[in-house]
Amino acid sequence: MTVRVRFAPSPTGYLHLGAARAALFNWLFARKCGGKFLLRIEDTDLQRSTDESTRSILEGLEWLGIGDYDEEVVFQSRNADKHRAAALRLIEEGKAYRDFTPKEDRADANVKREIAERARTAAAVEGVDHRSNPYRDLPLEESNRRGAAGEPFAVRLKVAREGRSRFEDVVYGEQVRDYSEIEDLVLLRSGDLSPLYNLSVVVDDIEMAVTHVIRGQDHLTNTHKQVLIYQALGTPVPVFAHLPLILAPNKAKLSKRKHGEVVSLTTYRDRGFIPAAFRNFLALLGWSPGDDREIMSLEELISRFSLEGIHRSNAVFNFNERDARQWTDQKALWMNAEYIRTMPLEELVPMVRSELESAGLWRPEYVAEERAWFERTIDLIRQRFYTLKDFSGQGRAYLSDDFEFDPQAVAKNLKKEPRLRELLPRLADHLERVEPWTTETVETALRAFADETGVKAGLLINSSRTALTGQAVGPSMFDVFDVFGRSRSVKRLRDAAQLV
RNA sequence: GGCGCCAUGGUGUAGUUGGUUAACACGCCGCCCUCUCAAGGCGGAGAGCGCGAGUUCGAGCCUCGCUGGCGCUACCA
Repeated sequence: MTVRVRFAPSPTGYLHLGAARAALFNWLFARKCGGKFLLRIEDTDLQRSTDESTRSILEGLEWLGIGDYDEEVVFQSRNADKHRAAALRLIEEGKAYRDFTPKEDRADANVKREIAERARTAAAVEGVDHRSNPYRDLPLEESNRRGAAGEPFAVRLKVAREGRSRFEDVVYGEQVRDYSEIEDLVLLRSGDLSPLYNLSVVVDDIEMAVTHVIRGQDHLTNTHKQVLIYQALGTPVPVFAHLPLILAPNKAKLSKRKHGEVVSLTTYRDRGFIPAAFRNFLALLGWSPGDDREIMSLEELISRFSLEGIHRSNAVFNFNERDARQWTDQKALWMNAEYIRTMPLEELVPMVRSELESAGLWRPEYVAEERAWFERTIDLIRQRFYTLKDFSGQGRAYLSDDFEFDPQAVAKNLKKEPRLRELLPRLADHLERVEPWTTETVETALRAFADETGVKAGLLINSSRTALTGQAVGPSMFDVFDVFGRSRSVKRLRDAAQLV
């Protein structure tokens, strides 16, 4: 039996981190087993579903490098007829029943509280079985007649009164739940008979021949309801593997409302993350290969992935909303920097290119006559960058004459020593005569000039750094000179004298 | 309220069938390197494994209780 897994997001917003991770795990498992990775858009909630969201989910998967799903995307809303037919069949078989109780509208926002209150009062009123329903045992003929007569009804699954539901979860082990804990869940809404989530999921998973359901732990207890539907439908249940949740630093579930853009996958794309780095980071949230390896290529991730390596406790996504430097998990940032500095340059360059293009810093020469220079420069500056944004930010002075001077750097490296006003132009004169222009020759020349004028080489070096790059930090200065070339170096040294 | 799940340094994790001073990574601190900042190298602080019992010669690993967190509980998905 070939493995078939699916990622089934509901298109009600951007792609959430947790969902992205679930997608990744499904994908890894499919690739690992030589199985199929399917995609199903659970758009049954027409009110909240949007095409834009669907697009952004697709984009997100594409960006993560796992957008190569193996079959046509399934849109759940288009299968509503099948879902409905399944439920109606269950009525005929006596496994579900029409509930003619008038529909009660509940305020969506306060359900949680309502549930608790309902449970409390039910417990107070002795002997109330919240599953008792006068229509549960209505004779089929009467049910059919009333239904045919146009009386509105919902369809509920008939859950056995006694016994317990059980299934084996690959991650969480055996799950047992008493039937008395499970209500006769609604399969079809009264009125339009539109299918509800649990029914749709099961019917679609059967239709798509899904063999392994890998999804968030928030579905764990509801899985019992789905198992019941599988059984009613007479279909074997798939293997379930639930994933631990990803929590915010305050241990609450990560949510858009409370935590904002950190939870959106597109944020990471927009803020200059390398897909491979973020994917790598995500893979390590709730899963471990069992040893100390952390940096893993896609191939390694695939070969080392296993459902057994998923663990049970929730993971905290660690970030600090009040500190811009910690806008997201530090380890994710570290990993991104690690990728930027160590990945093959030819893989990095295209990403840098699109960043520069959107910042208006790209020049076609960079892939033509200036290609060697461009790559050397990128290779030099990437060593201390964290995101792709740095190439257009901190890296700007390397690529454009239109850049800003960091006031603190100017204060520290230029203004602090008045003699620089005169030394910088003289250094420029000196360097102008260096031939050939290399890291070594410039260094020799600069140090000789320092000796001549009786100042420390460091003074000249640091002021040069600010003069050429506008910054106080950066690569080894002689590499910077080298990359800037003679005329640009000399010009910036002279220009900077005015800032002293 | 009920039911379920979880619990190793600040965070992510490792911890084989219970057996030496609980390991790795991020972060933090210090030193080295050095023209700055990183990177890199070296070292350090930080958990005695949520708490309490029990089993055992011996428990982070087993048992029970408690506490805490989270999830589910809807004619939402």
